[in-house]
Amino acid sequence: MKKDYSVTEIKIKTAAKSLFLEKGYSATTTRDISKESEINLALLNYYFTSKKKLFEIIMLETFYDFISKMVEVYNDEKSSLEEKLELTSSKYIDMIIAEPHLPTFVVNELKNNPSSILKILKGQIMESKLVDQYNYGVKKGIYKKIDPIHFVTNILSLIVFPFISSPIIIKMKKFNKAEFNEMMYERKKLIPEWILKMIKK
Amino acid sequence: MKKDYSVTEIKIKTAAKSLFLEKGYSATTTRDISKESEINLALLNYYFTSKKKLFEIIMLETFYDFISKMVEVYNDEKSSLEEKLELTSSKYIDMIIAEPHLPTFVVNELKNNPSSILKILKGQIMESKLVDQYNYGVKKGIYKKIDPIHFVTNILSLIVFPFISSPIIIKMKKFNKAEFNEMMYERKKLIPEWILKMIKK
DNA sequence: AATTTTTTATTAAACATTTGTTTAATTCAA
DNA sequence: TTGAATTAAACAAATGTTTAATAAAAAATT
Repeated sequence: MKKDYSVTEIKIKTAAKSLFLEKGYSATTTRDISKESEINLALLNYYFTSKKKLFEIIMLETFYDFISKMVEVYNDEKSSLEEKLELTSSKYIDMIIAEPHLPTFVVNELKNNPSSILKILKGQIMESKLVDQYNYGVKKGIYKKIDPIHFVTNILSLIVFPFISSPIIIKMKKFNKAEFNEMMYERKKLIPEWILKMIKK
Repeated sequence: MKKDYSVTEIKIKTAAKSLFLEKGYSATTTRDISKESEINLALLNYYFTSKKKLFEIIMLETFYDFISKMVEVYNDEKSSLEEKLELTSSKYIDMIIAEPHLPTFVVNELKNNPSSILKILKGQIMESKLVDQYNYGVKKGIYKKIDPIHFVTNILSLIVFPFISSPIIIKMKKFNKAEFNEMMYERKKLIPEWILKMIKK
């Protein structure tokens, strides 16, 4: 189903993604994109019709990647709930360290774009193996009986929010970027422990 | 130290704040603001020199409010750590329900505006009574010895992030806005409990 | 108190850039 | 030789800001 992109199209998309992620949709101009990708301005419209269309394509792919990374782990058949927490925490933190603008971008442009993009979500998380395992723990009486939406939300909150608020954290602790990343590496271990404590009776 | 604003200035600021919060800096035009506030376009520059200056004023005030609400509770002399957690959770959730665009706005525009605005933070949180109480608990051996930055970060994460990711939550659970708010009301009680479990040995 | 002068506030119009997009010509590849 | 890819230039609309004229309010003068 995936379209075959030409070299030029890839150059445009790569540059556009980088700029959209950094500055958002409105603050990024088509001339910015043409300069960054070293292509002629007219080629943007030639290949992608409009800035808006180009943005939608990028938004969709980015959001899809963002969710897939999660869903993969959440639906793994072999691993325990504990292992899933560890894997999610670790993979997600690595992913965002590699692309720090990702969460703000997703979160930001999401609220302007509600319907089309969110189609991707369709039950993939709330009906995942991880949530099953959580519910099973509730049934067995080892986890407190609370709507699993809190469980899922808390995992993402503890992983993602620190990145979003990194300017505040960096300022409060007089961190540099490397020290901030170290803090996030620490959290790889801590978050699964915290989550388990939160759900246990 | 606070400037005395005229009726017109207040009208401009109110409209501008509402629009900046909703759409961000770049997507808000001076003509949007003049229309929303029902003032002549030229008055924006007459009173506030430029769109950028107006934005900075609003950003500063908004961020200050956002932090103050937290710091007030954090530095209360009489309350225990547990009570501070309950109060913060409750007050913050109410505040954001009343102004849902606030977190995304703060978080978003912060990364473009690092230095000037973040001056407000200066040690107010990391040297608060709450952090003292946390450190005291560590010393007494009832809390695990972990950098308090995690403690502070986790509180904010569990409170604020669900709002930021509300489109995702609403989609996953097929919530309407009221149901989402109910979920957040539930969290008022849950978050302090969770945080305590996380820090206890 | 009434009138004049000065200052401040408001307005419509204009200005210079910027921005997204299109056109028409040219180059390149099949 | 035909169709696709690329280019420079142009276009129209939008945008932040300024100007110059007018209205309203405040201060000074008679």
